[in-house]
Amino acid sequence: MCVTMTRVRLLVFNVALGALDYRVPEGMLVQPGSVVVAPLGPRQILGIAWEPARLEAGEVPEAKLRPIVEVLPVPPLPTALRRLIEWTADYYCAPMSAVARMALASSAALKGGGTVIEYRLTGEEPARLTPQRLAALDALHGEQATIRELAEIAGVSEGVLRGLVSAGALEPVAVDIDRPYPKADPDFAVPELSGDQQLAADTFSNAVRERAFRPFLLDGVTGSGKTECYFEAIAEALRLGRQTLVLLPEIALTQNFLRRFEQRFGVPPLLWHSSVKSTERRRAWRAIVSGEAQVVVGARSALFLPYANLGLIVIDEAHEVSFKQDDGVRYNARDVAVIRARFEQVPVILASATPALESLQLAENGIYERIELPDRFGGASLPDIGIVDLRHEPPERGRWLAPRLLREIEARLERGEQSLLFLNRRGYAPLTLCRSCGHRFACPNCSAWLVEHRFSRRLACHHCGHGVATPDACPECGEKDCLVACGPGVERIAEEVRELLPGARIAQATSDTLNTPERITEFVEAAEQGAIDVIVCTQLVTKGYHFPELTLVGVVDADLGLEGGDLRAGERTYQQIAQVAGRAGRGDKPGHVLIQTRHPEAPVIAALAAGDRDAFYEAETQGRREAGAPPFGRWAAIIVSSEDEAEAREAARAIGGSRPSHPDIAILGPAPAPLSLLRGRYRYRLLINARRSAQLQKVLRQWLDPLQFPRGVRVSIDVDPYSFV
DNA sequence: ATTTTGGGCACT
DNA sequence: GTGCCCAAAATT
Repeated sequence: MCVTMTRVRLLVFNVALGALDYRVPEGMLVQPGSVVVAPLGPRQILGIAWEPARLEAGEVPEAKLRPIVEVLPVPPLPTALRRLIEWTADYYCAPMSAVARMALASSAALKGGGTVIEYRLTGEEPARLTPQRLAALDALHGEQATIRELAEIAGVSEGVLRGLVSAGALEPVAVDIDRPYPKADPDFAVPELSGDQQLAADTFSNAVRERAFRPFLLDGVTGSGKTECYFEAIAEALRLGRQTLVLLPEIALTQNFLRRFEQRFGVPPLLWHSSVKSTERRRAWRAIVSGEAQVVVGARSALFLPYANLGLIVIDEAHEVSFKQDDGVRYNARDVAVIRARFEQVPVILASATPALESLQLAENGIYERIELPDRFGGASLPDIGIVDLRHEPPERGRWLAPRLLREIEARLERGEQSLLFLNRRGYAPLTLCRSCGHRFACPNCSAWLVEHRFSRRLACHHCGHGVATPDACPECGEKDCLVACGPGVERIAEEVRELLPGARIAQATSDTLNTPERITEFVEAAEQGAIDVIVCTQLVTKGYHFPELTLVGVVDADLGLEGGDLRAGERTYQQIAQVAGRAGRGDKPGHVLIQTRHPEAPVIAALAAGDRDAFYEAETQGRREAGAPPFGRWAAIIVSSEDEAEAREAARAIGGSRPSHPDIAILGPAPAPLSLLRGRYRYRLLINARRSAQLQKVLRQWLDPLQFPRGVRVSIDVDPYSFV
């Protein structure tokens, strides 16, 4: 498409401005989607050419237009992506520029090819060895990155590293940012598939060849081999020279995924997530835009990248709540991925063993094609599930594991098999108080208790990152050795196992202990080789792993997730426990699951115990229907926050005071949010419940757009909220 | 968001 | 008149 434009409407960046018109200078080629630099006041800003503009009544007159400065040397953003950005901004009531920003990712990548200078250790010792230099030399072993990134890794200032460069301990390396990636081979190692798997794989491959929008729900029990099925679809896309995007919910899963991918295709895929270093990010972005990147595996932020030739989208663990972004643009990558597939006219596969109710409903209604894998691969059986009623079989005083669960772990120890204990709570104890005066340790920035981390001897807030060293004495009354830990976290469960079953080799698997790819790999290898007897973990390790000797899963507190009245609490609990239960008995030995609970009669727990997934979904469907909750009705939240409590309250009241009246929409609040203080900001919240037929976004915009607030007040809209704090 | 402008006010 | 602070307006 070659449009000669003299006047162009730009989506401008880093501003809360909408679209601005500019003049295209003679001889400059600007196409829809071109990334350009334009003047704004005294500065130059980045913009995306959105559409040709015409001089119409009420528009800015021609004479006032300023000329575009330059067109950046990157291909224009494709039409499908521009439509996606518009759709996302509209649906989630977010500014277009904030959505578009996610497509560009790094401004450095826009400046064209070239080289960057990275540094690595030479192995030479500098003449003077200061403590900082020593720390840097220690931390940077095997690393190669820019000075900035190395400083981050080593925890020293950039100055220290520049010193090391002069001293000859660090050497510069020029790296070509556009150097090619090795090519994946679709036929590198074609696996043996079961009948069901082959059927699914063929359906997907056909859809890839058709190149039409077809959404699939790949619904298979844990261990049924969903990944192998969609790998065949990726292979087909590779053969056709088209790109695939695979979305994963957590970085912790990628190590395992990368390994399996490399085994299948001979090379690793491109990685995209927030901790990919800037150089690598830039290289990946340019490969994605040019079409050279074949398969991109990433977190939700990979969704808005400008793929040149997309042929397939896969969303693995599609039920995961972490696909919902809860800061900045509050979008759900699962839902937007389906919309992107529609705009791009490509198939999209949502894979899960425990699909979200919304996805199941779409499958029931025939909008998604449902592909089922009802059996575990290789004839392994699903674990049997038992209940420990804590009211009848309580743990000893000050303990958290019931005698029966302990005996089962002991039996596994004797047989040389593995056990896994699941508790979705990091740290040692969620609350610490003073025995003498009753003082409770709370976060100064959030309405939350500080969580004790005994291993690092700190009290930390899990919301804002505030932390203090655990004191010896109570800061309130000055009494010594009077602090009591209340409630269990994974550290405390690990301690209990250590004390009651001495000799057991215990590994804690949480984001605190497995915080680098190396540590994850190390843990997984140890677990696979049977060098660990008991794994104590949070949700970090509940999916994607295959430990053949793991035959017992203990759920320490099944009721934990049900507290708090969250709309999706039941579903989330079901998914979490079903996922972690799925770790048991994946080899040739059968698996056993014990769920500790005080509410065995709760529908979620009863359905898990009976192994009756359909019963759970039916009950949940009924409950949602009656509550007007998704997928039968829709929710939105308006969150008002300010560092000033009164200012936030006043703004929330002003919003509440101008509420529209609409037969299809109910508005609750304003009320203080459950987390009424978060990162130093006081928060008020309104909840909007709408019928599906209501034009929710339109109503929200007409309601909020005319309102004005003081400087310190932030008003954010959360459409389809997942977090109700 | 950032920068410019302009009014009000105290001070010289 | 000048300098300073703050709010409002403009940015194409």
